Amino acid sequence: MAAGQSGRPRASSREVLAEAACELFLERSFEATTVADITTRAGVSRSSFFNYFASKSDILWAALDERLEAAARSLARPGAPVREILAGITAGLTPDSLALAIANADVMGVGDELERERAIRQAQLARAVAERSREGTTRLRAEVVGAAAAGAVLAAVWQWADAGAGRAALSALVDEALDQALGPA
Amino acid sequence: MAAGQSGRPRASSREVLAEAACELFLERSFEATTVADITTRAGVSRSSFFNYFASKSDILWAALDERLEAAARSLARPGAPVREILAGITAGLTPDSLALAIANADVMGVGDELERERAIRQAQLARAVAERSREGTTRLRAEVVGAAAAGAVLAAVWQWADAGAGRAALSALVDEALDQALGPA
DNA sequence: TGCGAAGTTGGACCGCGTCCAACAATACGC
DNA sequence: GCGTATTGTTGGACGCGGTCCAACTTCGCA
Repeated sequence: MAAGQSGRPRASSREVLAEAACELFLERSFEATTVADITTRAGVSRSSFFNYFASKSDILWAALDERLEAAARSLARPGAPVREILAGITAGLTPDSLALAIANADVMGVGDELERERAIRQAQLARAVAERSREGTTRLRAEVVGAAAAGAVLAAVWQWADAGAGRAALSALVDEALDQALGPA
Repeated sequence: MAAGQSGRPRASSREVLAEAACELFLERSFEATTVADITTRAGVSRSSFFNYFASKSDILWAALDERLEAAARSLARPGAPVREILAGITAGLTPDSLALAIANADVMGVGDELERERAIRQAQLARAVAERSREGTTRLRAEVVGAAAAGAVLAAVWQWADAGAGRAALSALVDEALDQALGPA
């Protein structure tokens, strides 16, 4: 066993699939592109797709999801520094398929899709923050704080991506948004 | 034409379908219940279902959705009193299939489903609030306020429903939540 | 050479949601 | 009473996302 990998090597990768997918999303649109279309272009079978992504929309979200899950795990630790962790989510975030989709939402016809999926992520993050913030206050107030904080992070990402995903601005945006959500600290 | 209704009378109603659906959700679970199951019990064909609800999960949300849409329309009017409208969403809200589902989320196996659908509604409301709040501040700050306010409303509804949907408590919960979100006013 | 582990593939399957043409039941004018 | 427009129902076909699985392939290692 050891640490190395045994068995048949992968025939593709998330990157290859995501690239093929984004091309198609731009040519046609998100919903006019089927999973089969994507795998055909990437040279893999449809069945294999789900070895790489859990769903079609995960193509766009995979990268950010990893960070969000890591943040949720961090937030679960007692005494976790909420604001630091939230700011850390986007630290060093690089333009990826999500940023591309946000910036080209109209062409990709992916506006509603993004809104829905964003809402889900935002809610998960809000939950994690609320769970941690529930110490000095009501559950209700904690949930409001969570919603505000999660909304801040996602709104900052959106604005950053919408403006072309320039490297510098993001952390400043996040800071401004978190100031509004949690109060300057 | 006139005002009266012509044509074939409806063979069912949202209420009948929702009742049949909720029974099944409690017996089996949400996802183990197919649309066909519901319509069979209600004595209608599967095709007809979508004349009453846009989707399976809309069974739970139809009532609140009407209020949320009304609120969104009100918020779109210039100079709309944000806090009043938000408080109005839940004014006189009566226990319905949604409240039932929230209270029996475990039995119905509907936890994830509710979380997702709630997130979507919350985001829509947040957007509407943000649009209105975008007058004295940044777009970013407005979005954070929107997220907080929408989170407040939904959190209050959740807590109310989770506690059994007693009539009295809801407006107090909404007030407390909105105080936290918008500051006492 | 043989074995186990990891990956791929095609195909079957299910459920949601859409669409449509045929049919059924009502109101209304005549 | 009889057409007719209107509204609704029904069955069936369809497409797509997602799940599942058994057969097969490619690797590392002994």
